[in-house]
Amino acid sequence: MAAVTVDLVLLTIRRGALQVLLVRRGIEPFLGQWALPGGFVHDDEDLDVAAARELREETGVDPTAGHFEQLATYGTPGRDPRGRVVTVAYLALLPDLPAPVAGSDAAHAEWRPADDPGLAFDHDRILADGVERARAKLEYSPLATAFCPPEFTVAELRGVYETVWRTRLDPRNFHRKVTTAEGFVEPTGHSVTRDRGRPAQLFRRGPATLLHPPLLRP
Amino acid sequence: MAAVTVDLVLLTIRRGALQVLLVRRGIEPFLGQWALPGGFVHDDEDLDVAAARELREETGVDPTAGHFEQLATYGTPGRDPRGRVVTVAYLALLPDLPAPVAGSDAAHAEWRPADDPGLAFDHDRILADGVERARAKLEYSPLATAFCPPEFTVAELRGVYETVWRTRLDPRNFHRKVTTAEGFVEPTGHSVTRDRGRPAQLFRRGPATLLHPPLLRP
DNA sequence: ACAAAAGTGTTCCTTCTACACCCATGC
DNA sequence: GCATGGGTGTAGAAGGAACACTTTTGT
Repeated sequence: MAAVTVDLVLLTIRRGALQVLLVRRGIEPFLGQWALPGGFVHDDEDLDVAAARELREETGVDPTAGHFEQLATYGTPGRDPRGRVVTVAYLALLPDLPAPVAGSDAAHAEWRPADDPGLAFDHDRILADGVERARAKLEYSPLATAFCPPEFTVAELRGVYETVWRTRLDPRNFHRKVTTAEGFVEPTGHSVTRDRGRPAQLFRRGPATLLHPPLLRP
Repeated sequence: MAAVTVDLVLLTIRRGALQVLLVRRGIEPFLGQWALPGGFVHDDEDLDVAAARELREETGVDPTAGHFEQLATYGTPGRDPRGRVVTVAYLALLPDLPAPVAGSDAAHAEWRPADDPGLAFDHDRILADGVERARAKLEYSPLATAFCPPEFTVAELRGVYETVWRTRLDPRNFHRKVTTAEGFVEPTGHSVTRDRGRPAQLFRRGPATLLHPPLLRP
């Protein structure tokens, strides 16, 4: 027998950086350290449901806003000094939320850079696995749109790839690739001026779930 | 609190078909039905270690012979009528073993076609997830070699792809692709005549862990 | 000799890459 | 006007698909 928890790797892009939602621990062990949000799975509750509930409780976010999937399960004996705890980690990719941590349980939740180590428990490793999963998934799936608001420009979508992959992509080739890939994005017909320069068309997510051919990391 | 188990999706290729190792249940519930092998995680045991131990116990196989990874975790309330059981599923890709189920706990373990439904618990779904993971991984990793013995021919490796993907691949283009992809396979210098026809060179796995560019499903 | 499987060469076509160039706006 | 970002065209390189053809064995 073991306690079963869910931990959440909530990723978003804020101020041009990949960020993760962390909470500051208010009790021992690891008092005062940053940790992934999470909590116990209820007796009559499915794992996905528990993760979605925690997401709502910790962030006030609708889980359907972005993308949500099981990441992996961690159960090394001793990973929690209080006893045997097996945690099922979930990964969510979310748009930069207008009211990020509103009405939250954890009043001390905060978006932090995703590459800072020093988290409680084995959360450094869980976070690293989540970031790596996100990097890989952008190649074969249209999930980059999960980081964007419902309507977005091609430049904003390119910014997602550049931030997550830590590379620069050619704006011209990226535009062609994304707009010609079947079902990746759909034009809304509207356009908007973000900075200076020519107004950009707005797009929304398309129906595709896979990218054929993929968009490979340089 | 919940009971934590590991379940194993052990895949191999036998007689030209993708097969999975199943055990016939000797106790209720699901008495007499086929199920994935598995068992309880010990109190002081890591999840990976428990899975590797079950693999040895059920099959007598060295886990390093093929490939081994965590698949996903399943914890729907009621998936086991005896109580709350959360199971961490592992996926292994194994060569066709000379002595498949020797010295095994489960004397009734047997290789069965991987596409037959009717398993106990939610094992149909776990198996389907494992097969889909295997299909996807062959595209961008060199893991097809995990289904092969230490030395193998290009035709045997092609047979792995054809069986797992349920397609035909052009032998000539496949040969070129595999032998020129950096680190996928290495020539041993030996050759062997399998059927009729010109003898084939033997290869062993190369050091690569990713395929660049990938080998996409047709 | 013939069948069968292994392996090479070649041609065509799609996709990637790099970059020249035009477009539409704010200032 | 000019700077700035949005978007199109195009030439060359790289990789994939189709298939003719040669090599090396068993029978």
